[in-house]
Amino acid sequence: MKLLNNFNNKYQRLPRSFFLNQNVVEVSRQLLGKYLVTQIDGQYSAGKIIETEAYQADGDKACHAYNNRRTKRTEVMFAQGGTAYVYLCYGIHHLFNVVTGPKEAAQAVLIRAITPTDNIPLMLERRNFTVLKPQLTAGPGVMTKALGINTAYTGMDLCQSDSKIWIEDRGIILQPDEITASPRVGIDYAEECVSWPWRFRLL
DNA sequence: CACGGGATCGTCT
DNA sequence: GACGATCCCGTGT
Repeated sequence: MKLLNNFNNKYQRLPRSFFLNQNVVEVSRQLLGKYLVTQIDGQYSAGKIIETEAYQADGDKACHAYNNRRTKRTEVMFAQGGTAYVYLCYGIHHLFNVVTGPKEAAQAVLIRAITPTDNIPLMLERRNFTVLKPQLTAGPGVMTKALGINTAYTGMDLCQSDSKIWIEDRGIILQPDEITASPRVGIDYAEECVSWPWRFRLL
């Protein structure tokens, strides 16, 4: 337990101010190279964020909370930045987002992929993999499975010092040419928003 | 390797 | 009652 606590303090958890930024596209880009960490059932696992997508209620038809649509599911998107928004997709996959911006500004970043770094054996077990392959954590649904995240964690505050999920800065500085922007995936229905380059990847 | 379809269920119409 | 901010496996080249 002492070791776990030391690990916990080794790096700086992203503070509330990071997530309160009004510009969700900017936060989406800034989250590349940060580390998504879970401590679920007392076991750590983590990876470096390499793919994100931005969504916002204001003018973005691909966003669940488009036009400030409030439902039981989307309500959490109106919480203050730093809150987890996890929902079920296609009846099978649990997708993890971080809410951004101030309270009542519904915006979120979908974390789509990580490079696994900490406790890879546990992640392999959760995915029923025997050997490490890139597909272990490449994709929003499989990434959450590897990290042990599910919809039960929606609404969790990632900035609280004892939360089971958080994002931390391990001091990586990225050059602009290490990041690519492209259209978001799987939102063909979103008309004029389809081609917006709100998907970011770390090369 | 590209493509096609089935899985599976909460959410909103 | 239809449809996803997806994944995986099967088929065919």
